[in-house]
Amino acid sequence: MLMKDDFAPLYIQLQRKLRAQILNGEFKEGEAIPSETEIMKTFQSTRGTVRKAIALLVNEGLVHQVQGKGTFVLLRPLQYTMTNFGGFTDYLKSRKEVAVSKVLAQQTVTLDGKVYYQLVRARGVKKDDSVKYLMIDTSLIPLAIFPGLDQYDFENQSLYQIFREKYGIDPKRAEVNLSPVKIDAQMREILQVDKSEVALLKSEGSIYDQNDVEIEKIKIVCAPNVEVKIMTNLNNNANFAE
Amino acid sequence: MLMKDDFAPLYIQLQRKLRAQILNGEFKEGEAIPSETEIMKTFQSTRGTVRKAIALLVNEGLVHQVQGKGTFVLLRPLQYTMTNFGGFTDYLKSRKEVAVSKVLAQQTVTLDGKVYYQLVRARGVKKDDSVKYLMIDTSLIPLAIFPGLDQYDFENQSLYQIFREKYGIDPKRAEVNLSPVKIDAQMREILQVDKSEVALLKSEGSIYDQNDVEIEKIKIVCAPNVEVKIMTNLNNNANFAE
DNA sequence: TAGTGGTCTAGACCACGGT
DNA sequence: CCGTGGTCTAGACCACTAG
Repeated sequence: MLMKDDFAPLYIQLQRKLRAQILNGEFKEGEAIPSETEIMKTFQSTRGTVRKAIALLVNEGLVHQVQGKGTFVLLRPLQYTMTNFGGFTDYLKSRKEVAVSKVLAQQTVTLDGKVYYQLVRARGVKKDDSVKYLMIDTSLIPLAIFPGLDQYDFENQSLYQIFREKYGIDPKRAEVNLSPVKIDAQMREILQVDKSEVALLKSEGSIYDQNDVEIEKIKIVCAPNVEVKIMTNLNNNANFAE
Repeated sequence: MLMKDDFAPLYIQLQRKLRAQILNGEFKEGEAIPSETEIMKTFQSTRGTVRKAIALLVNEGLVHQVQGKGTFVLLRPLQYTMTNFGGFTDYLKSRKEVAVSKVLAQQTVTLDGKVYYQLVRARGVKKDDSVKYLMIDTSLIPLAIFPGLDQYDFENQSLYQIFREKYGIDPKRAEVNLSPVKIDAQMREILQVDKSEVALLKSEGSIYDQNDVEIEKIKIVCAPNVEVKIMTNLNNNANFAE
C-alpha cells in the first residue's frame, strides 16, 4: 500500500493515510483505531514504522495510546487550534477547512542591515460564503534567503508551500513568545473586537529551517474568539538530573 | 552504563544522562554532542534506543540534529520558559533552579457535583536569598481520585511528585487555552506588576493521566517578565490529506 | 490466555556533509 | 571517501487489559 518511491518516508505516508481515515470518520471519536499489528498487515509494513506514524498522530493530539487496550481517537470539538504558528494554511488544510488570506501591506524593510520582505495579512476561514478573520499575521522574510519572493500572490498561495516548492526550504521549528497586547484600531476593525475587550493575544517569534537558520520572523495577533490551545505531552520532565 | 533494573526505561535513563551533561556544560552551546554511534558504544546500547533518547531532547528544545553533520546543543539564554503547564517544580529542577511556592488559599469546593481540592499558590524562584514570584497557580484536583490530598504540605513538595509517589498517577498530557486577562489587585501585588500594564497572560486547562482521565484543572497567571515561550516542531503539517 | 501497546536488539541501506 | 543522521526491517521480550 505504501510507495517506496514517494518522496515522503513510509511513516509519513502512513501518518497521512491514518489521519485521513480519522478525519473522514472511518474511525469514530473515542473509539479505537486498528491495532499496530493490524496496521502492519494492512499496509505491509513493520512495527517500528507503524509506531513512528502513530507517534506523530499522538503528538498532533489526534489519538492517544493506552497499554493493553489500544489506540483511541481523541474527541475534540471543531475549533481553531493555534498550535502551529505560521503554518496556518497547512493546518487548516489538514483539518479540511478553507483558508482565506487578505494582504494588508507588503514592502521591503531593512532591519539590522538585513533586507526583509514584510507581509501583513489578515487570515481567516470561509464559512458558508462569508469570511471570518481570525488573526492578523505579520511576517518578515529575509530576501537574501528568498530572492524574488515578492512576485508571488499571497492571497491564494500558502507561504510555506512556496518556501518548500520554489526554494526547497522546509520550516522545521518554531519558537514564539506569547503575551497580551493592547488593542489598536486596525485590530478592532478587522477582527471585529467588542468594545469591552482591552487586550488580545500576541504570538511573536521565529521560524527555523532544518539547519537552524532563521527563515521568518512572525507576529500573530488573534481574535478573541480564537482558541489558542496548546497540547503537550508531559513525559519529558518527570525525570530530573542524573 | 545504563541499568536494566532501574524503573525508568533505558532511553529515559539515557535522556537524563545526556541532559545532565549538557546542562553541566560538558557539551558547549552551539557545539556537537557525540555522534549516535559514539553514544551507542559509551553506554553499551543500540541505535534505536540512542535515537529515542535524543528525540526527546530535540522535543525539549535542548538540541537539534543536522543530517551529515551531527547533533548540536541549542543556545538559549537562561529564562523561565513556561512550556510545561503545571510541571513547574519538575521543570525548574531539570533546569537546576530552586522552586519556591507560597500557598495563598486551600479549600474543598464542589463543581458539577464533584468534590475538588482547590489549591492557590504563588510560584517563584529563589535568587540570591530573595524570592521572585513568577505566577499565580490555581489547581482543582478531584478528591475522588486523590483522597487525603489535603494533608500534604504544598509549600515544600511538588504536587506532581505526590501524584506519582503517593497515588501512582502520572501526569501525561496537558491541554490549555491561552488568553489575556485583566489585572486584579491580588495579581498586581504578588507579581509586582507595573501600573502601565493592563493585562496578563492566563493559561487555563486540564491535565490528563495515562488513561486520559482528567486529574487536574489548572489556571496559571504569569507575571509580565515571564517569557511564555512555545517551541514546536512543524514536521507534522507539511503533509495534507491523502 | 490472547491481544494490546512499550521497550529493545542487531542488523541494513540511504542521503547528506566535509575531506 | 568516511562519518553523520534518516529510514526501515525482522525479530524478541515485557507490562498491561480483558475475557
